[in-house]
Amino acid sequence: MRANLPVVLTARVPRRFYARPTVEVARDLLGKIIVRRIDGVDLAGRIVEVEAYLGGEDQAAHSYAGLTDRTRVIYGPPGHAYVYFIYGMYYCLNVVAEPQGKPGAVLVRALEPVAGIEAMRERRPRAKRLRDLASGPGKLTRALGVTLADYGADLTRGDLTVRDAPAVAPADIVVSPRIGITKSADLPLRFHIRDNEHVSRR
DNA sequence: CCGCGGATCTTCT
DNA sequence: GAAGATCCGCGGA
Repeated sequence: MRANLPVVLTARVPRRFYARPTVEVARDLLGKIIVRRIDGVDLAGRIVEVEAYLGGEDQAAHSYAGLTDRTRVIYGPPGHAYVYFIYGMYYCLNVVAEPQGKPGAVLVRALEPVAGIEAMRERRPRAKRLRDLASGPGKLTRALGVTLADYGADLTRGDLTVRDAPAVAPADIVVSPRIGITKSADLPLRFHIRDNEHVSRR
């Protein structure tokens, strides 16, 4: 197998980026690059779809249950990974927002693959087309090899990081209700890049 | 393209 | 005991 092409690694997004209101962090994460280094290979994808899960009255948020073993990282310092296991089969990746002590997280729902695509395909052999590779929260964690071992990982350092990239123009951000939930289902907390092929539902 | 059901197990009620 | 921030393959249009 051919080695993957060189990846241009931009600066890591700094801690202060995450220590803001969850909705702001969610919108501003669009366009940023998630890089996963595995066995010396960089797998990377551009964030094209996210959802915000808030503290307070957001009944869809896992933190609505309060501080438990599962949710404690959501209450911790921002810029860390909240990973959970769902439907007996899949992992979902969130980015913790808000200052420490205040719950808030951003679910990463879809990536546009930009590097290490061959390695991602090996992890997702059933993805026929490129747009099937990471166009869903369970797909992208499988493609990047993200598991509960990444619970609490610091996204500003280590082998799972978020990298700077040009901001997406506000006019190119589409806002809609979140997907796959029943409680607090009408809040406009899903954000995706307009007309992007890699969004989970079009 | 669309809708439906099965897989599979952790977490909270 | 049931629901859940999902995905995939199948059958029909």
